[in-house]
Order: sequence, then structure tokens, then C-alpha cells
Amino acid sequence: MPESVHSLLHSESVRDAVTVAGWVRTRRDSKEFSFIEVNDGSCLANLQILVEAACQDYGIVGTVHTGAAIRVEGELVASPGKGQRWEVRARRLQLVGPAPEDFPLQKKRHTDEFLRTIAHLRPRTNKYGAMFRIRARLAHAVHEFFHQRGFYWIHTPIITGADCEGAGEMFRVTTLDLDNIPKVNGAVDFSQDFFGKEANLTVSGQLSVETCCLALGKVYTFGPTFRSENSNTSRHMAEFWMIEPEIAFADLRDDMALGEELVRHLVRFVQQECAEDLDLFARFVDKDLPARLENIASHEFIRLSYTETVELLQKSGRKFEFPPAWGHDLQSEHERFLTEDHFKQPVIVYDYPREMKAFYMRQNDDGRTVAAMDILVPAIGELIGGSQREERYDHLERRIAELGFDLADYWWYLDTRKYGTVPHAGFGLGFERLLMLVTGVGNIRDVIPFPRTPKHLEF
RNA sequence: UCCCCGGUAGCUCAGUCGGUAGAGCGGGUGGCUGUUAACCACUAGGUCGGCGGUUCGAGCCCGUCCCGGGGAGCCA
Repeated sequence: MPESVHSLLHSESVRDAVTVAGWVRTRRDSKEFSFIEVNDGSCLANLQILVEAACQDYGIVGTVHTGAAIRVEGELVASPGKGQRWEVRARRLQLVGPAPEDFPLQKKRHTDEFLRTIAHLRPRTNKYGAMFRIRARLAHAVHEFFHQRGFYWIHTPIITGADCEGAGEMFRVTTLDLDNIPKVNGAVDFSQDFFGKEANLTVSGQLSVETCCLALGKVYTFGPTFRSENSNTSRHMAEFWMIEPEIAFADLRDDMALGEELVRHLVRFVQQECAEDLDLFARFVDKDLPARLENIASHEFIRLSYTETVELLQKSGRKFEFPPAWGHDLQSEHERFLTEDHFKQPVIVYDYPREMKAFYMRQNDDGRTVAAMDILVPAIGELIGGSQREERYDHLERRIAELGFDLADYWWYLDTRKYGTVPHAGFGLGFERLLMLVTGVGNIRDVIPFPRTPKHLEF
């Protein structure tokens, strides 16, 4: 196996015999020798290869174009040139996989729009390589965060038979022959489908993970989530990854504290552990990124009740397209005003009107609000949505009935309140939105290798 | 789904008043230098998103469709 570029660049000394393999980023020819910069994805930096005329494979240098895969054997030596400490003087150069002249990635800046059309090649760019390294390390840090605090990772189902998750449009899962759908009295006969009933992709693991919360105490899910909303924005996808912790014997205050601790911990993690890749985003994507991350990591989030928020917006003197009013959703322009203009940092809004929120959220004593909370962040808006859950059987049952849902569909969920119910709370954090926050990337389609959005399933 | 903007070489873009296609990068050839998005010269490369219309003449004006982007709603 070849040694990684990362490892070679961090070598303590010269090395007599090393092997490195990767993809060519650029080549510079002189009359008697060539420089090849190779990147193997192990880090942002390239390794410079010197191929001299004396090298027995010098003859193939001309076939080594940008994008080609090569394997090099040689010695690691101190580089006399500027810009790098080490370089490899090649003894052998092998063209593992050539890249013809129509290789789409040039040694110049490409637009994100173009790179989206070649999602199979964009990981080979500096920016997307950095993004996917950060993504992987951040995902690991999420698990680490929870593990250190005694949480258990629960694998909630991807396929759900419950239409009671209540968080948006769902993708149907079926093995029925769509050209010949079995029907009874004009309606689809799902008894003949694979599961014998309607099945969908999950829109949230929350209801499932609550059952484990009320057994293991502190739990979370972290996995793919699906929404078939026809959303065409820079911060929505049909398939995304969501982190959903759920804590027992806890209220909304505990929930907000956990959300804030998680976000600030992960921001700090990226600052400290992904510095080289993060610097690329600070230089080429968002100049204000370092200051914004430091601001998030080092300051407590603002907490404001929904009622206080509406009053603040109304008294702000700001002319909004949609005037804020109690009982109406906060608009994007309202959220941006709070996080970007007024407070200039994340804001937690809590205790929303019950009509705006889901059935499972705990009703407050005022009779008109529920113990819900959203964490809003600059540039992105809602990063976290959560609540204390309604743990009182009669309240929950009444709310389900009020909304016209069928109580029978919720039998197992209600059972958790019938037997040993306890106050508990949780939230959902959009992993891709977190990546947007920590990298400054403005479009959610650029923080995941293969984005799924309406009318886009190319790769 | 609604509103706005855009589609010109492999990529990034320019193209004036409607007058018949340009640059840089990338590719090829040659030169030169321990080079750093190397540099210099030469060269190849185009159904101007598709279709229809107006005009003597359309990359440019009109209609329509397709595709892309931004904003809004829904939310994570």
C-alpha cells in the first residue's frame, strides 16, 4: 500500500524509499525535468513530485495530465523550492489511470452549479475534498459527543408504517405493480402490498426513539431522513441526515441547554480539528467565517419566548414584508433580523402557539402555547427544532382527537404514556445545515456528495 | 408551487445600435526557467439551450418549451 500524502508531508526526516499514489492536480514542465503535484485525498495539500530526465520513466511524463491517477516510487527529500518542506524525487512513475483531454476539472475555479452536474468528479476538487473530510469528521464528533455523555445511539427504522410522524410529505414504499394496482371498491388494496399496509420512508425517528428514551434514558438517532416536499431552496433536500437526541426526566430548559451545548461543541471541534480544510472555506467561500464560528463557540445563545420575540419584532422599527403578529409563523425575514441584525448570534425561540406545532409537544399551563423551541442561526435560519414531549396520557389523547387523528394509529405511542411515563424532551438537528454553518457554504446541495432534490436524481 | 435572473468553445466569461464569433484557462506543437493557478510563441476547437416567428439580415427582438440559479412558502 502507498503511504498517504498527509503522512509524507508530516515526515520528521528524509526517507530513502517511499511510495505514493493519487490524482494529478497539475504538472509543470521544464526542459530537463517536470514537477507533478499529486493529491490522494488524505489532506488538502498536494505533494510535489520531481521527475528528472534521469528517471527511467521520464518518457511518460507527457501522458500525465491533470486528473490522471499515478503511482510514484522514490525518495522523500527536502524541497529547495518555496511553498513546501518535502517533495518526492521519483525513481519510478507509473500511469495508473490516464485522464484524456476532456477531463472536466481544470486547474481553475469552477462554479458550484457546474460541479453539481459532475457530482461524481467534484470530490477531486480542493473544496469538495475539504467538505467531505469535514463532513466525515463532524459525523464522528457527533457520536463522540453523545458517547461521552452517556447517550446510546438508537437505530430507528427507515421504513415506517405509521402515517403519524406528522412532519411533512412522505415517500411511498411499495412493491405493488404500478401498471396494475390492486383495488378494492376503487381504493388501493394495500393488503396485497409487501407489508400488508401502507409504508413510507421516515420523516423523523423521533416517535420511535422516544420508546428507547423511556428505557435507556439518554438516546439519539443519527441517520437519513426523507421528505417529499416540493421544496426548491438552498436549505432543503428530499434526503438528509438528522440528529435527534431524546432525554428522559428532562424539560424544555434541559433540551435547550443540550442543543446549545451540542452546537457550540461541534463548532469548536471543527475549529480545532479541521483547521487546514476549514481555512479553505475561510479564504475562498466566506471571509467572515472564522469570526462567526468564534462568536458561536464563545457566547451563550440568546433565549427569547415566542411572545417576547413577536413583541421585539413589532417594536424593532423594521419594516417587514410580513408584519409579525402573535399566532403567525416567524418568517425568514424575521429570523434573519434576529440572528443577523439584532443579536448577531444564535437565538433560541421557545413556547410557541400550540396551533403552529405538532401534536406531541407538551402543552403549557397558559393553555395557548406548547413547550417547543427552535434554534435559529445566522444565514441558515432554523438549525434545530425541538420540544418537551406531552407525557400526560389524557392531554396527549385529547390533542390527537382534537386534530382529528385516529387514536388507534397511535396505540403504541400512547402506551408509553400509559406505563411509567416521565417528562422528556428532544430535538432534531439538520446535519447538512450544521455543515453549512461551519463551512459558510450557502447551498445545502454542496455539503453532501449526492444531493436529492425535486427532479434531481442523476447520480 | 409562486416571483425574479440566466443558458455563447471542454471550463470561466465578453459580445456596443440587429450587420454574420472573441479572450483567458484547458488540449496539441515548439521554446525556456527549481517550478508553485509557472511563463512565452504558434495551433485546433462553436447547431450561440430546443422549436417557431419578426427582419434584407438574429447570439441580440417576440412567442413557446427545456434546463440552471436566486428569493418565498414548508421545514431540519
